Amino acid sequence: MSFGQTFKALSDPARREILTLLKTGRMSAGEIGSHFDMTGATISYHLSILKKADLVHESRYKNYIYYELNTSVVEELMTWLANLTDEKH
Amino acid sequence: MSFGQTFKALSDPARREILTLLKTGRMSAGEIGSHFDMTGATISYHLSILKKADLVHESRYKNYIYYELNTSVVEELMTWLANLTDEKH
DNA sequence: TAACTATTTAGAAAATTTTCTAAATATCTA
DNA sequence: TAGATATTTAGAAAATTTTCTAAATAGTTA
Repeated sequence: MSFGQTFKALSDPARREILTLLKTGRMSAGEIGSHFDMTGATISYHLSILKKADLVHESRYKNYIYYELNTSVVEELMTWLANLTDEKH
Repeated sequence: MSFGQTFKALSDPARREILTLLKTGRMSAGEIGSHFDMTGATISYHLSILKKADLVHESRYKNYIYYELNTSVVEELMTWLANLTDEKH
């Protein structure tokens, strides 16, 4: 995991919205896509960026792929940011 | 201030390093630049991105421009991230 | 005032990102 | 097995980002 990759993933509004959707639990790619005015291919692209950044995990059931928020990376990010504010002197 | 702009600012390694340098206090553009293998123009570009994201403030003294970390935006970011992890159910 | 130092701005090239359409893959169900 | 549904992959166009060189701006000092 790299901070650059993670921050870049978070820099896109659609991707932040996807993460917000996933706060309430896991959701299939299609369900996620239905919240946006974008093609499924584009949603798939955004999901791949979030996946590479390890911000989401996927699991398969029937012919659906479910995505779920991975909070541990979010916590690492918070730690990095906190370190920035804490050690000022 | 927009989260997109702020996360984008943080997605570049040079810009994250600049912020890390500024943890110890304010620093002139030239001093910042001396830590990198980039032209002054490029450093100036990165500083402008950080400034637009409100992650740094500038102040002038003689013919130097000093940059200083603005921690309040960092805290807003942490709040946004915390909200992502907290409300999962 | 003239030359000097610090920094930014302008313009352009190269690289990366975002989006689409069309095609491919994979799984399910009748 | 055949057709239907869900999702991804490939390839290409448009937009954005990063970097450089050269020129401009602004304040300093001799």
